Amino acid sequence: MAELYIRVAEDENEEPMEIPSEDDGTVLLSTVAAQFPGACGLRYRNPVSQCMRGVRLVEGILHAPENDWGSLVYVVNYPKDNKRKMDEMDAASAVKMKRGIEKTSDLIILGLPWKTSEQDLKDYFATFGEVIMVQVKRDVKTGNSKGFGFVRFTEYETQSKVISQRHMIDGRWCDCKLPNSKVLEQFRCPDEPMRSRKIFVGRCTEDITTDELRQFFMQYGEVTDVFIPKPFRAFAFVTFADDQVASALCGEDLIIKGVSVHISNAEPKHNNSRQMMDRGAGGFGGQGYGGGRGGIGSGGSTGVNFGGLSLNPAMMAAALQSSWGMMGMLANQQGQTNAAGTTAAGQASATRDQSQAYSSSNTSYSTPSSASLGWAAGTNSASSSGFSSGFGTSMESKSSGWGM
DNA sequence: GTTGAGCGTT
Repeated sequence: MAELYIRVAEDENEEPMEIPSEDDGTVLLSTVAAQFPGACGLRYRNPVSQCMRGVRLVEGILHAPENDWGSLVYVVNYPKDNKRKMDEMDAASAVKMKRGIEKTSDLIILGLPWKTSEQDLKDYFATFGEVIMVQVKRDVKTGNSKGFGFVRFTEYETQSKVISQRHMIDGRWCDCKLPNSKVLEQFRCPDEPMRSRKIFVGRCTEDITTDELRQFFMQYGEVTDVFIPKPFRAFAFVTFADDQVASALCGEDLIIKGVSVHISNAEPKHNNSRQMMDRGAGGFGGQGYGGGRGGIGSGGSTGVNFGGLSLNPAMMAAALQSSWGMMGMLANQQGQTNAAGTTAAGQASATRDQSQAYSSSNTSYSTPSSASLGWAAGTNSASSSGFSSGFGTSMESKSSGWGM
């Protein structure tokens, strides 16, 4: 294809600059950003509707509308424009927003047959909705499946449906749930900005290059540095010009070249769970659940405070062990209505009841060690500390399982 | 070549 240039300007009325396209007719966002630093995308005025239209951007690559850039003038989008358009919403609100009910996340699939391949998973889960990522975890040496994997859907409704039932895959019953890593993460305090402009990109594969990372992350804001440790260690660091961008990305699972990478703070030392707890659960207050402010950690002791309901590390651990996971305790999920019109709490209840039907009678949530961790006290304090009815319902429906 | 509760990266 002959070398092609498209016309790009900062504003519709500004004089456009010609920007070269690639051989396949696409335009790299990095090419645009080379002339317009900080650019995160392009838009143009649709001659028919007279409305502004966004140009498709996939992993740092801009695609021509209708496969032809034509002679239109494309206008540069900047991240800051988006922020302004978000009404009065500040960056902290945006972070909270992204924790909303519509966020999908990777789901762990437990109990897979050894023979099940990624293609098998894709074929199976595609019957529920659009799948954007599947993985089968394998032994690096033998390549054998470890019997579990991950799946990610486009739609939150699909995710809810998949979590709510068991799955017969290649002749075995499998469970899909939020991975523990994801559940624990809900304790991150969205109000507390990270000072760092650097993010940690975990679960990288070796074929993801520095350039590709830069291309990809440019869509969120100006990237000032990308670092991949050598030899390969399955992670990378990306630094943005704006720490708000870094902060907003933390906790996200992003798909780069089909790989689900995980974004987190660039400088946590080990001891993750403790660190997260010490940061408190202020996010719950920020999201409108309960009146409690700040974690217990801020007062010198350890643990997490859900609007008066305190959770010590042992209880956290118990929650992680139980088949309820943190879900049963997280006000974060309560009261949110899904497509079926049931609450997340009710849905969790249904899941648990199902699992009881096929699991052994002595599952972890009813072991003496769990029951002795003071849940009764927690339940009582919940009713007198401003918890909404949704959470109370959740606790009640759970009580039988906890031997109360 | 085996297995069957778990948990992906610092």
